[in-house]
Formats: sequence, structure tokens, C-alpha cells
Amino acid sequence: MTEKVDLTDKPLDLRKTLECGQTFSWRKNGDKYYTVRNGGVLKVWQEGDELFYENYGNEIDPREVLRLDDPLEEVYQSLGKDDFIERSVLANRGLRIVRDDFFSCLIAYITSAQMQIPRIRRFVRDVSEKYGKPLRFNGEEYYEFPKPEKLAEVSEEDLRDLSIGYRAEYVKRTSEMVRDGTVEEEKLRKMDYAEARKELKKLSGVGNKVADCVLLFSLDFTEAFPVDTWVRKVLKEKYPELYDKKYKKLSENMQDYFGNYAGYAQEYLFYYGRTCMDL
DNA sequence: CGGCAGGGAGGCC
DNA sequence: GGCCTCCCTGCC
Repeated sequence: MTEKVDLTDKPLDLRKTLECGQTFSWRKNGDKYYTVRNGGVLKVWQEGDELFYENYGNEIDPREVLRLDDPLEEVYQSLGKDDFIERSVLANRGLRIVRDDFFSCLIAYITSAQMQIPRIRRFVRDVSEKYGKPLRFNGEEYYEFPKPEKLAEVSEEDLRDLSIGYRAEYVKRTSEMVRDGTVEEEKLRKMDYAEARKELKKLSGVGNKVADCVLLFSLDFTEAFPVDTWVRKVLKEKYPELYDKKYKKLSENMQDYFGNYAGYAQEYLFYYGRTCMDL
């Protein structure tokens, strides 16, 4: 059954949200997008001010996974510190932060080190099809991202067969640590930002950047400000007075500048860097 | 074919 | 704590 969400007071640009490069949990099929998690499939598509969706298996609420209840107008107000961010926001109105599944987000970002986006997507697809739980609806086969218990059992060699090179070791070790409860999602959610990031960095293959991405895209820390090479270039050029070559200092400067929704600012600057800037 | 890509680990000071 | 080198693989 097709259902819909009225978007008149919830601006959304579905395509930019799912294609800007922040998430590896969604796939495209024609003009529709779908995600598979927790025994369910959610299919969504947008027509103007309406978001249509279909659910198979366990229910997944699009309002939740697309963060449709984030007060975007309020966010924009709080970010409007200068002309440049105002223009970036205006040009990409409706671009939202996603709320992805913790473990799949974590593993995808661990493999993202020194990789390009299409390769990361390919890995997520391959690892899901090979080790994830298959779900069948309407004669179509869908695959969930494998659980930590499952992925921890896969040998490093078999992980390497998915063309992730030296990252295979990180994926295996981190899967084991999550399986064993060395780091727990629910505990992370109760910590403050600095504490949660420190905790995440205990995991193999997780440094400042990966930790910030996981905090922002799956654990609701909207103040996280991940700095990747794209964002770094934009910041160097557009915010030279806040720029610092050290990751931690730079990220903190931007958090101090943009406030509690700094992650949203990061998303708009990232999008600008990848699409509008000739760098 | 050399160089580099959405970083991180491990070794060194 | 800062700096340096290496790391698989794919693609230009």
C-alpha cells in the first residue's frame, strides 16, 4: 500500500539528500529509492510537496530515517552567520541529514578511507548480498546489511575478496568489538559528543573523521562536523580565519562558529564543494 | 604506468 | 602531542 507524507512545512530534496554522498544505506531504482534494515524494506519517491512511500516487512518510518521532524527553518536561522553559508543553504534547500543504521554506517565509513564513493557503494552492496539476510517481497530479492555477529565470523581473506584491501582487518576487528559489546550503540547515545567520539575511536579503523560521520549520520549528534578533503578545501578558501590544518582544531572551530546544528552546515558546504566549486 | 583517492595505524621524536 | 610512512585497489 502506498502512503504519503505532506511536505509543505517540511522542506525536502530527496534526491540531494540521498545522492549527495552522506549515506551508503540507500539504493536507487528508477526514480525511487529504497533502504533495507531490521527485516523491512522502505521505498520512497518524491513528487513536489509530497513524499510517497511503501513498506514491506517490518515497518520503517520515512519521517524517522529521513529526519523529517528536524526543524529545518530553525536550523537555517541558526546557521545564517554569513553570506556564503546563506547562499549554500538557499541553493540546496531541503537537503537533510539522514538517520542511518549504526552498524552499517560504521562499517561503510571505515571502508571509506582513501576510497571513492562508487567503490564504497559497491562494497556495501556486495557485502550485503554475500553475507546479509535475504528478504523476498513481490518476487524481488533484497539484502540487509550483515549484523556484527555475522560479519565478525567472516575471515579477513574473504573480506579482502570484496576489494577493500587493508581495510578488511579493520572491518573484522570492529565487527568483533561491536559483537562483544566493547562499544555499544545505546551507551553512545547517552554520552555527550566528546565522550561518544572518544569511545568510537576505540574501534579499529575509526579516527576523528570516521567517528564524526557515524555520530552525525547515525547517532543524532547534529553538532558533529566531519572534515573530509572536500570540506577542507571549501573551508580553506571560504573561512581562512577559522581554518586550521589540524583536524580536531578545525572541526572545533566550525562547531563553535555554527553551533548545535553544525553538522547541517557541514552538509551544505560539502555539497557545495562537490558540485559548485572548481577545485 | 605513476600517482592519487571521502583516513587511519603504528612508529618515531 | 605532532610528524612521517605505509597501506589495497581501481581508475585516470
